[in-house]
Amino acid sequence: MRWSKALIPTLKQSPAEAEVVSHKLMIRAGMIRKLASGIYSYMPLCLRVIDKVETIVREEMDKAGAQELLMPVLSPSELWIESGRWDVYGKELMRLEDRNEKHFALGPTHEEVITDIARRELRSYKQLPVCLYQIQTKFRDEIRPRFGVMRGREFTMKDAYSFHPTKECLNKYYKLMFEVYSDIFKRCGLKFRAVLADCGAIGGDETHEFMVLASSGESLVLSCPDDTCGYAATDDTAKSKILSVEENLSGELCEKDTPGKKSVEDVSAFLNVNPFNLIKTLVYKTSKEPVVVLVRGDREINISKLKKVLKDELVELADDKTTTDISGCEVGFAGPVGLKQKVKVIVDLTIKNMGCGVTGANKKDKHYVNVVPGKDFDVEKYYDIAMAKAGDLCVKCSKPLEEFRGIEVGQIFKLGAKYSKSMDANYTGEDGKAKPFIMGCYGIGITRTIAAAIEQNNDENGIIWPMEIAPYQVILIGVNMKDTQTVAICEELYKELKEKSIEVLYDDRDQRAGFKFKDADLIGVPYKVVVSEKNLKENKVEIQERRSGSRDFTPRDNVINYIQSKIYPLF
RNA sequence: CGGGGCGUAGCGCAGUCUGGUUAGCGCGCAGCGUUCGGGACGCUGAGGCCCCCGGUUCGAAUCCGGGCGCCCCGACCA
Repeated sequence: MRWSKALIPTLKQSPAEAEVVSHKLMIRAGMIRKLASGIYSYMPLCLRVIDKVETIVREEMDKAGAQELLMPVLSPSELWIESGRWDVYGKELMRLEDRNEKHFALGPTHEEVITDIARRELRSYKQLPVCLYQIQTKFRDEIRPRFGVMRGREFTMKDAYSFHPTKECLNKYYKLMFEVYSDIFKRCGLKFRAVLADCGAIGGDETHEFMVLASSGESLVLSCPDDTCGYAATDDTAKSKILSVEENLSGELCEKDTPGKKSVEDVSAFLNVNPFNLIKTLVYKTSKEPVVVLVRGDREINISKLKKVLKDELVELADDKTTTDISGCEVGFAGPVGLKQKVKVIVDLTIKNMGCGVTGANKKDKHYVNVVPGKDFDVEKYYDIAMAKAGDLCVKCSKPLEEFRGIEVGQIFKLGAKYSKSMDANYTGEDGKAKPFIMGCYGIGITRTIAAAIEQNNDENGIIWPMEIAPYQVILIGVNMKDTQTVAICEELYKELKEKSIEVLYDDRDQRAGFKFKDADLIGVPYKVVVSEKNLKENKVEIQERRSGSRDFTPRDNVINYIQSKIYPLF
């Protein structure tokens, strides 16, 4: 491609809206342009990178015996109602109506559609296992789109679904997909880590997220520092041994005035006790009646764990009215002793060894001191519903956990029979009986992977593409396009590079050299081939490496060899 | 959905508080000339529904009301 004919609208300044480096660079490099919040056009340069990543994904998926298909973006509400997710998925599901007022969803993921295909087309255990995948535009009405294509409302995703006769078969395939994913992200040049994660609205048993390590990442991961232990999990999944505290309170239960003191910080400061001596009382709404949840004052509730304990997906913090109805007083003074309404109380493990603690008294401006769990209020069972933190001890090996930030670029799930059961998708087994499919599903955010690659590969001058996903492998720059010899040699090299199937962007614009170098750095092409009058006098051409900035000079006739040795170092 | 901010040329912004020349600046764009190895310079020029609708006023980018869009923080999220 000749740059003079290419639409690569680079920018010196990045628009004010861009926060993270990948977003800024994707705009500045002319890769993306915003159409609406969280919705972007992929410009030609970006599309080349998307094609590269998709190719890697296809090659590796096909290696694992998966087959590509393409399902509709639009799916009827019936399917979602059948699986139960029409309600569970919530506002994130983009919904629309046709002219007959029939409801549809724009697919955020395709378990329902693929399960429908499976129940129609897969009949016998002899056809299993089978894995089907697609690369397609997905829609999620994100609560807050941000960071460019990192969290968009419309994005490209590879989603794969496998069908098995048994759990063992699924487990085997899950392991295979784990390897496939590792290979894919390695080929994309990413530093990543696979971590245990929460199943969320998709459901299922075991699941791993593939995290690209980046300080700008939206996900927080807790991991064991010991590589041989290897425990790592997202913050909403992580289990940990939370240290019990030494400094317990003791004494008789009594009521204290705490005027206007509602938060843990305020109450602990006012009563001159530690936050970990408080018992925090929160009210949550569920799909049925509200529940009260207790956790130690220095800890946060992990809503994912709470959902599992309650076996309910529709759990959220209650509004003020619900809270006051239950406690009988204004928000901030609720406690487990003397609640106005009798409701289920879920108590976190951190409360177990507390001795006594400070709780709200269910009266305005009052707290109880020296409340004893199990004595002053009933505890039927202790649950692990607290958020793990760095410093907590690893559940496997008891070393203190560390935390890091990551960008979730892929996730693999063991769905089990969740969808096949709810949607009545069965095959006939060897014994002639109908059995539900055991399913797995496997996603990769294609466009998010690209943003993650930029987060990990950039410097002050711009993007530094890993070779396998670079939009072009080399950029050919003529230093002075008014020099006829420079232009002649450039034209020759351009032709030769193309003949050797090397992906070359020829910057034939009549611009000053510095201008072209800056643009080349910005769009991140791994190698520059620089043709100048000066070097041509010695019959030499300069080759620069983007990542290291190193410069090398090679005879004009050796340029192709040189570049090939860099692009295909193994040969 | 709650809190905060913004909307003026393709991009980045000033002007708005305190209404009043022809609405400005930098970058970019077009033409001419000089320059030519790390985002050059000079001259000339094009480009505006000042987010939209309504109101106040002799007069509104500016004040008032309503709406829309975008960004940030929070709750939330394969």
